[in-house]
Amino acid sequence: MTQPPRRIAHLDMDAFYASVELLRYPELRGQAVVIGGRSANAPVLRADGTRDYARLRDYTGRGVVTTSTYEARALGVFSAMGMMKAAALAPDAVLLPADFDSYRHYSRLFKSAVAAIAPHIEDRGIDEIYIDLTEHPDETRVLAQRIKDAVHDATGLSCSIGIAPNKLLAKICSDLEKPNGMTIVSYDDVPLRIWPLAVRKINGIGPKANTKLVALGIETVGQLAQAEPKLLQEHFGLNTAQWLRDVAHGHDTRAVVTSSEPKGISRETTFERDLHAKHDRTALSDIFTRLCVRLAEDLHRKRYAGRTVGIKLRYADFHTVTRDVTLPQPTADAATIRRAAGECLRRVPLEQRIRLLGVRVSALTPLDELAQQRLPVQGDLFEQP
DNA sequence: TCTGGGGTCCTAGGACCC
DNA sequence: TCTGGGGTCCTAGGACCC
Repeated sequence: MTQPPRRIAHLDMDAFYASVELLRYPELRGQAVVIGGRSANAPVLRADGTRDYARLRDYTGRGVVTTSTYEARALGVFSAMGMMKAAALAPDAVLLPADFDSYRHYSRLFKSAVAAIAPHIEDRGIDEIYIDLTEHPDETRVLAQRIKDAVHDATGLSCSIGIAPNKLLAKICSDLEKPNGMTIVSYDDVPLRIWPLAVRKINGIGPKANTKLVALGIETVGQLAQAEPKLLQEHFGLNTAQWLRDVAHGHDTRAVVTSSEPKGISRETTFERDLHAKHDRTALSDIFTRLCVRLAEDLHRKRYAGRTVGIKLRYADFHTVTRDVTLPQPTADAATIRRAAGECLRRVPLEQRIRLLGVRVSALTPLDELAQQRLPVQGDLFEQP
């Protein structure tokens, strides 16, 4: 028995962080604006009421670009690019620090506006969602426009929507007509609209897989669809090869998942300069403790405790190692986390200088569930770190 | 002009148990 | 007395995503 085709939307806010900043600073509209770096770069209000903005050329440090306006992208400045490199490309671009509280606020606004029309929503982070519209009575194009209008009414922001029979295709086509796009594709459209695209457009093919595919002469989704199964299997293994073939043909059966529990909560920080375990012992120890305290605060706020405590270390040469330990009982306590993480730290080589330190708690259980079952918790649950 | 911070999922080997 | 087969948990690393 075959299922009727589903109707899945992927909604992606256009240049979300940058667009939120433009609501606050409308005078920057039309300019190259880059979000990233620390709050030291916040605009300064002058006596005459005008604002003094930091420029990208003034930036020094190890940050990366979080988002940029389309004008900055036209200059070659994209997300995840090092800020110093971005400054070389667009020295006059306005630099603004990220304000996540504000982005979360607008995120809630746009998601509840969508939910009022179509409640079957999968959260995919702060600026995008999947929506299952299969059961919705309205005609697709009318419905998509209603959703876009509702998002704009609630936030003043534009978004792009892709609608397709599955999440894979919906995600690809939400990107095809950005910004303020609306793209609808069916299975019949796959050869004409999807096959010409670069394989990198597929969600799940990242830089590594892309490089391997291009080395095999496979650059487009269409070429991937025509590739010899044996060739893919040799280079990617059985499972990934099968997945690659499926996605190249536009096949994807994943459901829209409307609720999920977090698997782990973590805190990490990259130092302003690389630190050495011996030479910078106290500085490192203070940072380590602060990370554990903030992680414990996060756990309390989100009402979770976890049994597995882990650390992450990134050396000056960018090589990264992790260690973890599983405790007999879950914990959300800063001192207990700090102790367990300290044990992990002792199992790691510390000769090389370090650029990043992180702490993570996983194997989570909701605190309320533990209380209900009267299960023991390691450390003091009610301690305010 | 070297590469943030917060996540998820997958793989793979070893321990341990039945 | 030379060597099974499955299941689960734990640990480490890697790819990828927003």
